[in-house]
Amino acid sequence: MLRRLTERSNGGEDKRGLILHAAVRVFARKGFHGCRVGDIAEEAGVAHGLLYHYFRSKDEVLECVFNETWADILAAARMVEETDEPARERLSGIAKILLRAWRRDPDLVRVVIREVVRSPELQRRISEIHAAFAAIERIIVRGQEEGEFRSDVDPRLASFVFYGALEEILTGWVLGTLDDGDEQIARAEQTVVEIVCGGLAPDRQAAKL
Amino acid sequence: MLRRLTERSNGGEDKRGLILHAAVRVFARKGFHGCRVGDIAEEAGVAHGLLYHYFRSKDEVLECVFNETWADILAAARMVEETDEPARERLSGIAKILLRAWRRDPDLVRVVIREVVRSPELQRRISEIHAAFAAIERIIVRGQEEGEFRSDVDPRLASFVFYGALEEILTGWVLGTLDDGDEQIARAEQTVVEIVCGGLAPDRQAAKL
Amino acid sequence: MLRRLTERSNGGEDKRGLILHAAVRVFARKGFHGCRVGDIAEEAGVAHGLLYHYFRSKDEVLECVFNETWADILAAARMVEETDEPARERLSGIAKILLRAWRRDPDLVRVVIREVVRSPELQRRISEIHAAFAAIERIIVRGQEEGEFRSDVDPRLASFVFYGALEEILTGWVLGTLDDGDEQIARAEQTVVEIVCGGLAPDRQAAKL
Amino acid sequence: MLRRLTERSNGGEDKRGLILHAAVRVFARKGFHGCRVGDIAEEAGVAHGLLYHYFRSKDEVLECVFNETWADILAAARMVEETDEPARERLSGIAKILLRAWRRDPDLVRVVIREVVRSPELQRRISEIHAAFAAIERIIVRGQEEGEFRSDVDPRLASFVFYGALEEILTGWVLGTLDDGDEQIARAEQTVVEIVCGGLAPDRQAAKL
DNA sequence: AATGAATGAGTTTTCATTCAT
DNA sequence: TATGAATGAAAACTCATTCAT
Repeated sequence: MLRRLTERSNGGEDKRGLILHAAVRVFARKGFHGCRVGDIAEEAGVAHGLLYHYFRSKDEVLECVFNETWADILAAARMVEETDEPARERLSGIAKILLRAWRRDPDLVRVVIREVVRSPELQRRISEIHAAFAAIERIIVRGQEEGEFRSDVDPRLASFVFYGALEEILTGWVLGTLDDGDEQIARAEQTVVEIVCGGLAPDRQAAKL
Repeated sequence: MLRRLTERSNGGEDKRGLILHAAVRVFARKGFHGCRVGDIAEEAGVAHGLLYHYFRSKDEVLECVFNETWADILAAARMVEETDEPARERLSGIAKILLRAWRRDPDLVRVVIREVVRSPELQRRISEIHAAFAAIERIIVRGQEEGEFRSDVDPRLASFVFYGALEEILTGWVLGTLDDGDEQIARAEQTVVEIVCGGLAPDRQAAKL
Repeated sequence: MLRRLTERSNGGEDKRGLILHAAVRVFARKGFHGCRVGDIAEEAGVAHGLLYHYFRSKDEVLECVFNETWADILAAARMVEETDEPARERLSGIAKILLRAWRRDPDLVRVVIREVVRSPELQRRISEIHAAFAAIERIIVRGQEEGEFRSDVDPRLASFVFYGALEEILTGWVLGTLDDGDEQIARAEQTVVEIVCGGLAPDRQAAKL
Repeated sequence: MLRRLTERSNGGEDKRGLILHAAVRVFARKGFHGCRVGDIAEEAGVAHGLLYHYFRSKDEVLECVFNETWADILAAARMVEETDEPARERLSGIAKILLRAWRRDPDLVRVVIREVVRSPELQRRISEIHAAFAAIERIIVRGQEEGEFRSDVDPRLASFVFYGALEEILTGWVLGTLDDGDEQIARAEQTVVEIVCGGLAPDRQAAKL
């Protein structure tokens, strides 16, 4: 229903999708707690009662925004994971997916970053978030097994470094503290991969780590 | 008043501090929007009316939590910045400050991470938040100038990678998805510094970045 | 349309009857105010919109339940009234009609007792409800005139005693606080008639009433 | 808190009692489902929010009206039960208590009769209602044991007859279908006792019951 | 006749904030 | 300082009813 982060928009738009999109825009503008159900309905051009035809509550709307978004991201990440390219290329693929989502639908990323990812209320449902971490971790582990990455680094921690770097850059764009021109986006991708994969490269005298 | 993240607690505890501490615990447990003023007062063992003697509003309580916390972090970061140690050591110092705050007061970190850093309402505070980024960036720039780090990487982006990695690890501890034993904390510090400084090291044939 | 309280069900069942029956079951289970129009429709297996083809409103459904029920009761009561049997036999006939309705359709009785008879909104129907009282009162008056009952008792009050006794027993069955086996039903009939007619018997030294 | 049905009003009136009394008046006038929380607050002359300081919900207000009322009735009934007067006198005492409550506080009786006694929602809490029945039944049983009443009548059914007669008369007054002048009230008491005790008298040839 | 999406007035409830004591 | 009763704006949510299909 949602304009997919990873694919193109699906022209035809039913009411449920209309509401979900409106919600994304409104959440992005005013925040989840800063808007009323009526704001979403107004943005969607429907009566607020209709929202309850499609969703059980305001909370459920946010949850759906997340579910029907992250699933796409995850699927894309899995596809990248299964490639047989070098680990560096696969991490680069993951970075592309996450960072380019910003150019495709900034409001959506804004909402996921600000409202969902750290929400204490939604933490339960979000084991799925960590599936993304798992994918990154698996890529790193395989990179270590195949000698592309040094083995003396905890792959779990490394996945947090990689994912955290990406999320922070998205946050910078969301909050407006980091340039987000097309060129900047491409450069951000390269930089993250360069730094993290550089740091994981094996041919170094690995200090006393 | 708050138990400082960077220093020790100041034994005597006045009512204002009592309320502020209680707020941190309650915000950590239920989130800012998920708790009532009465919850904070109850946790502090005072009547909720008293809260309004010390703070203008519930919002102001959160703001104070942030102010009286982040100021410490910032001061500590500035001290590290002005050292004459190698850039790597200085980044390591920053990592220590942020990550060890977790061991000192997890609830406080939880609140800053979840409620303040990404709050749409507190965007005015962002400049202060990002003073920390500036410190990191300056360390990197100096590292580049002094030949310790490669120069073909945007230092601003690099500071996001470093800070994002640290914040993600804190988040992992906050959400319980990452081990936070004493040993793990020490290792996390090392790993982040190792990866990021490794990735920034100049003696590499720097690909085509 | 409703399964008559006093006669047998009319085999074939149109949609209107389907809805009316469903309403009786739902009202009995959750109360008029405790159910939604959609509950009735669901119980009837139709879309809730259809309800508005047959009834002007939810209120009208309840009113129809009453009308098409009480009319039967009343007609039966009138028939009994016009008999030439002794007053005691005629009261016994009334008791039979009311109490046996319970065995025939408990839900319907439940609804009439709980939702209609005492409803503040349906007070206009009270005249019809109390036509039943009038019938009972007339029987008693005639009993007094013919010497079967003592004359120093207000027949109107006596009719309240008689009707109240019956309704309370029905209520006991409705609420499950009184046994309602077939045998109990027959015995209840006898007991009410016995007590009330006994109390109305003239051959007593009538105290100082 | 409530103006007791069985005792005099307690001059001094706290806010909770104010609200409870206002609720009784409003429920009596418009019915529980026909009034809004705001109506109660307005009648009490307080802000509607205050209602939630003293009660958890609108439902709880009704429940309290009942609890803090019926307890009194029950206590009074128990006192009567323990007397050593003849059973007839004791039943007469019960009748007095119930019927005179009407003169003392008609609104309260109206509410209890219309909203509480038959409410499907409140049935759970109301095992207490039946404590009244039990008291009546015990009086009758003792009357039978002591030869004052005939023994071939089920005392449980007889208690329903007695209580039902009283409730129906109250209902008549509530609905305005029965005169309720002072004289009528006294006469109603006598009539109910006369009929029921007359019907229960042993010196009759008891038919084939 | 039949459906169920759509409407929106109406209601309960919450809760930050005030203020008399 | 300290309390907690009192306020009332604000919001989520319900649900009877309408209506295009």
